[in-house]
Amino acid sequence: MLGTQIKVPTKGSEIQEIAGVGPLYRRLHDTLRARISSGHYPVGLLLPTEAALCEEFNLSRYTVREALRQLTVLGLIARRQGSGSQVVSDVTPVVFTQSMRSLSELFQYAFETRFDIRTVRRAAPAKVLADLGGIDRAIPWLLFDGVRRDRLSDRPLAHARVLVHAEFARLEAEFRSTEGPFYGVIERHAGRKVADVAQSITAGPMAPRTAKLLGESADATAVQVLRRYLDRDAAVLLVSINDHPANQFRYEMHLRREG
Amino acid sequence: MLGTQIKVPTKGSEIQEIAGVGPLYRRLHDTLRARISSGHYPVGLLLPTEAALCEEFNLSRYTVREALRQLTVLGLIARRQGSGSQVVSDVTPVVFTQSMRSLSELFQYAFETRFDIRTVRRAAPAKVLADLGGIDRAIPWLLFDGVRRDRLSDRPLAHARVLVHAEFARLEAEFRSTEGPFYGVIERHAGRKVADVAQSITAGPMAPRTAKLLGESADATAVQVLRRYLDRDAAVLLVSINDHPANQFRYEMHLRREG
DNA sequence: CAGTGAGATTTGTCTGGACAAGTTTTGACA
DNA sequence: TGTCAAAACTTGTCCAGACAAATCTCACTG
Repeated sequence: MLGTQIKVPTKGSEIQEIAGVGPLYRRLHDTLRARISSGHYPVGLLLPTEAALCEEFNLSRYTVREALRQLTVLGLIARRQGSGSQVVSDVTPVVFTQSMRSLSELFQYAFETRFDIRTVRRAAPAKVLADLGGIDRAIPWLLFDGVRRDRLSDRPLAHARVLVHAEFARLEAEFRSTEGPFYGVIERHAGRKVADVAQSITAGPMAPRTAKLLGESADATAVQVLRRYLDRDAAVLLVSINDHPANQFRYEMHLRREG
Repeated sequence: MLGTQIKVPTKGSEIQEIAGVGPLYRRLHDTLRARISSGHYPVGLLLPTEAALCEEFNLSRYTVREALRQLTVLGLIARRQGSGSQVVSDVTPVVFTQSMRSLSELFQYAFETRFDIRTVRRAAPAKVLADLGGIDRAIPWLLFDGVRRDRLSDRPLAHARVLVHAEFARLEAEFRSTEGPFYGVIERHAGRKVADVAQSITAGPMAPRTAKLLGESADATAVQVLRRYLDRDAAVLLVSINDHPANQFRYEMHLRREG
């Protein structure tokens, strides 16, 4: 196949327990992902075959395939019929790199950063926002304005604004104190689920106020990541706007063959 | 469920043939996607249930679910256990919006645009490129430099550079004349398959030469989309660099709950 | 009319299986 | 040693089924 390619040895005869809670395929995905990150399955080499994984973890082929599919979507492995599943990347985080592909990654991102809230006020959404749809300008939304910082280093990452729909204004205290994502507050306290996040990335001159907040020069460039959190009726529950300094921002993702 | 929600009526008693070639699930996905685009399944309403689709198209539930999963990944529908599959978007193209999620979408994009090649020469890749990995600077790559234009309006969209690995330099004529993506030339004429595209988006000041090419002012901002096309051994087959005027560029995608 | 619980409905998870398609390995032969 | 075909291996497609979990509907009660 790949010249000197050697298949990573597996303990095929030992049944591995799958730790954690939630669907089996996700837990297997987590296990395999951890093994990739730790170098147990080195980049460039093959994962165990589906059959071997079925045996090792005593799971059906469907479950194994679903776990592998998720690793594929994440860009960690590439699968080839007749060949096997090759590790093409391990999750090596770059400086500040965004690569959101799913809601759960947004969830994780919120925990890795801190929203330093500076002001909270009622505000009508800008017209440009309303034109995106699902946003009623007639009622004032709750606007949180501040700086999103790296949780470890406290370095400013972005000028962050979050507009929360007025029906959740009563949750202001919870928004202020949450360590996780705002949408999590809505889901926990208001019983509204986020079904979809529409994300848009644009670039342009950085606003003077943003430059001042982030310690950037007056002629800096900003990359704006705008996210609308939609519920199942496509109603917008909240909007987040993050302006990042362009010189510290890159957005990466892997494109895959479909399927 | 959704208040006055009405399920779209289906002809459950008529078996529909699935047109096209390729896997059944993809063809069903194409059929359903066309129905969504045409308004047959309006945004906000429900698709037929899995069971109804199985009956209508005489397919297994697995096949139907796979087709629906793909629609979900595309952001066209949202699925809810116990509820059904709701159309949340139809494919309404915005101005110039990039939203590449897979290789096949890159394929389509190449057909919707035209690469106006200005110069072709041998060049060593920039160090910054080589540092991304998989790129051998010791040998000169074939550099195509030009403008990517909208195929219909001929409007300039981006300053485009494509670096092709030296082993494909013999295909220069094919690259010049292809209507499709460069990677398609490699796949057809050199038997090398693209397994992965690593994409990175950054923003910054636009280079003077790019500004001149695109008719932009000297202080314009550029959004750079850099793509490395990797084969299954993670060797870089080609690199494309597109510098877009920031004021005409947005990158959109939908983030989903995993699964 | 509003609230509650049971039953029906719908999607999600997971098992087993079969066959197809693509890749790799092996063995035979020149 | 190189080439080619067959066999073995591995993933892809697709079927059938069962049970769980979430949602919706309907009937009953206060």
